[in-house]
Amino acid sequence: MKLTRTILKLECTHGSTETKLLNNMMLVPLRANKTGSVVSASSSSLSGADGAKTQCFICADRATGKHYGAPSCDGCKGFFRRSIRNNHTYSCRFDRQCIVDKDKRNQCRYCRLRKCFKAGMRKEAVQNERDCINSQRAKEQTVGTLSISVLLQAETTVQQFPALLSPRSHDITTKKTAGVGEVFESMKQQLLLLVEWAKHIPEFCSLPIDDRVTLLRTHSAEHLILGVARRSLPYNNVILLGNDFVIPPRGAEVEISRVAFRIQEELVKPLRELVITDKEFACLRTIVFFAPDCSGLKSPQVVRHLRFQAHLLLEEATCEQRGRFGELLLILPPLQSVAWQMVETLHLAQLLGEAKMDSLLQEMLLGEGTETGQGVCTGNDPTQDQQNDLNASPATFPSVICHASMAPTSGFLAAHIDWH
Amino acid sequence: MKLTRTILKLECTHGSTETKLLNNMMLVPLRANKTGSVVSASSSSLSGADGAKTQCFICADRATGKHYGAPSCDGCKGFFRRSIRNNHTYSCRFDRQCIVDKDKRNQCRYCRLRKCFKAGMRKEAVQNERDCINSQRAKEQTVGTLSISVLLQAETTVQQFPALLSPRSHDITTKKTAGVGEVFESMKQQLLLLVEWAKHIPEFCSLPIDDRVTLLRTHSAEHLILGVARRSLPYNNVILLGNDFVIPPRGAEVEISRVAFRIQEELVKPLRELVITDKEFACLRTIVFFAPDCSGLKSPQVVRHLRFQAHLLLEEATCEQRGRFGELLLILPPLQSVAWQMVETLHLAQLLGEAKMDSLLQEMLLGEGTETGQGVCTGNDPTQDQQNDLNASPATFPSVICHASMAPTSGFLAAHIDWH
DNA sequence: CTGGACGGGTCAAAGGTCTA
DNA sequence: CTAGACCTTTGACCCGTCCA
Repeated sequence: MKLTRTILKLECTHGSTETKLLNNMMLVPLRANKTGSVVSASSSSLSGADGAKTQCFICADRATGKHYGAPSCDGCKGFFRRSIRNNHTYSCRFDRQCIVDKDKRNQCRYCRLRKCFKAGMRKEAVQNERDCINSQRAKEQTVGTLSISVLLQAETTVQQFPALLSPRSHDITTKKTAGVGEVFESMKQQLLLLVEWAKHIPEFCSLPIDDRVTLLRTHSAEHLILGVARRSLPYNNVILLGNDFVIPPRGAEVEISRVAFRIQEELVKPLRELVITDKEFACLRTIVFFAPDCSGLKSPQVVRHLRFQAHLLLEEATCEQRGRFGELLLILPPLQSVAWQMVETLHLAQLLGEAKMDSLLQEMLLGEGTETGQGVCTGNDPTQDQQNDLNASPATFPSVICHASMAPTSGFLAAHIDWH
Repeated sequence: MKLTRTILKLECTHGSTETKLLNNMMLVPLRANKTGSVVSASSSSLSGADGAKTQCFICADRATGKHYGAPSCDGCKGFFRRSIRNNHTYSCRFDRQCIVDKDKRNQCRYCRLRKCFKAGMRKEAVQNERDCINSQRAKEQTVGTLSISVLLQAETTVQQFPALLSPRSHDITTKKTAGVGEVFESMKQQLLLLVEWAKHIPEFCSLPIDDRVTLLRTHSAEHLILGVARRSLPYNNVILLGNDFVIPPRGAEVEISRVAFRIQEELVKPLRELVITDKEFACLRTIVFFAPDCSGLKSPQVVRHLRFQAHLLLEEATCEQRGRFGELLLILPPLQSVAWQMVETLHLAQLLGEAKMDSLLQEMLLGEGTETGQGVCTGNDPTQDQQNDLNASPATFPSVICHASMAPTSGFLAAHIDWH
């Protein structure tokens, strides 16, 4: 940006003489910037008629306009500002009658400053220090250790993967309706991408393996829903899967349609209304991911802190636009709700033998393929021993709860994470 | 350093009258408010009527009207437009907590822009360059009618009721452990109080009756949990019910203990750590209450707006403490989760004939005693007809979902609300 | 039809940057 | 560190359109 401007400016400077002429002829006051093509040292040659106004009242150098109340050159302008800002006190080594002109103006600061005042400069016109213009300090927006750029990069990875697999047409009407098989296929794809996503977060990688598995599993359903909701933002009433199949408002299987409808109503619509940005979405995913509750985590405090950082980043990303941050966070309860309904549906389908699920899906979404259930939520549950008898009967006890009750150690998932 | 400079400068501001003279004599144009020592010439227009309303919401300078959604001065107006137009990204050199007032507004552009958003400016109101002649008058989002004082008053009612019934001793150890009967008794008490609470909110009372019933029922479980968590804040590992019974960490029935444990871990502990205030709690309850999702509401937009107002109030109540607002909102997902687990537990107990529940409890918590289930979430569900076949079999389909699927019209609850 | 509100634009004069 | 040439940002002021 800045570079571009500079280049433009350099390219345009040939026109400055012409402009200068125009300025002089039409008495256009100093212009300068906007396009950068006009050089500010314009009204110089107009010494004859209006010479007084274009001369520096302090040193008789060419003035660049009025500054702090007196027509003055850039040198005296800067000198006055620095003197006032830094509250300098000078003293004259001679007689306080030094000549201040273009050549000798730097020989006595005391007399120069005095002449500034005499010429009409007012210290009140000097303002407080401002913000740095050069914002490209590359002041990496980092909260604690999580940085927005890492999250954005992770996000791109997740987003671009499927695009590489299948070049999409943007016409939603030509896409095929997903059956159960395609839904499962897409889910599996997305879950693998979730693992890839997580690997992009260094803070995740330095967690103990059990916690990594736990995090990946605990909210995998929410990630699927969140991802599909986002992918479907541009489309009306149609859910677009990662493998380019769609779920239309009607015509899909009942259970699928029900979940799809809720995704539309409770997630896509609000998100669309908010016009969620990439940054915001990246933060939201991270907040969902680092949920410290209910997962039997070994280091819940670390996870809690990561979520805290992520939510500060989200806050930042929303620029505190009135109410926006809250609206985004309030997406999470319905997200959780829809995700659970999806898991319930899957579980039921599984129980009724209606669908054959991949082992990855079973492990991540249903929490199966693990050792026997081991208590809820946190590792140090004092009532844990009492609970096993209930958890041991998943057929009668709702799977929502069983799902959150599994011990983390497992094969497939752990193997997928481990080689990182 | 910076502070020193400012202080030093303030010390130097004598001689303003002299300056004014100078201004007049030298025909320096009145530039007004920078230093405040020069009176603006144009103060004629709107100054008389409302001194308070003509203040810039961002920097407290004199406002020139509403710009981009917020009463603001010309400076903040221009700043916002430039920032949006040029897609500027600022960063704060400090802690993102810079003071933005008339004097210091130029010292941190990040914090100034942030405050613009916070004051209600919307980037959509900035038009694209100079082409869109369309007069999409940005409709005013009036920051609504909900007031914190009303919420606080409603809260006191709910809190004080049980205190009147039983003068408490503060010694937690002398209280009796609750059995299933006492838990149910307390629940019923609290649910009736919830109705009372809601009646204190005028905006609730002017909703259609069906929506009132729906709101009361949909999140009744969350209200119970939220209330009990708050009541238990002072105690360690003990849950205090509204009827003065307790649920100790051990020794209660298994199902009760499990929920109690999660309440402790996921709600009481975080809330205690935050030291939640009365205002914040009142707002949180209201946010939970006015959940626009998943309830078959007739006027979801009104409810959504009420929740929006409540969350703005919460934001205000947190006094901008870094991250506090987010932490409070992130209480909601675990609250929902625990509430559902409780409902599941109740449902199971009901199915197994282990507990005889009051009809109010059944209606509000389990969603029973109503007409047949009528589809999920929203009234205009296109797949609604397809869904009934699944919802009609609550015995096999998890009750979590059934619970959220009930139609609002019912007897007991409606009767309780109606005479208001 | 008129005046206030609120979009847009302008540009003098603030500010900051950066090399010598 | 200061000087000063050079570039950006600020905000007071003005214009045009819409609508009550």
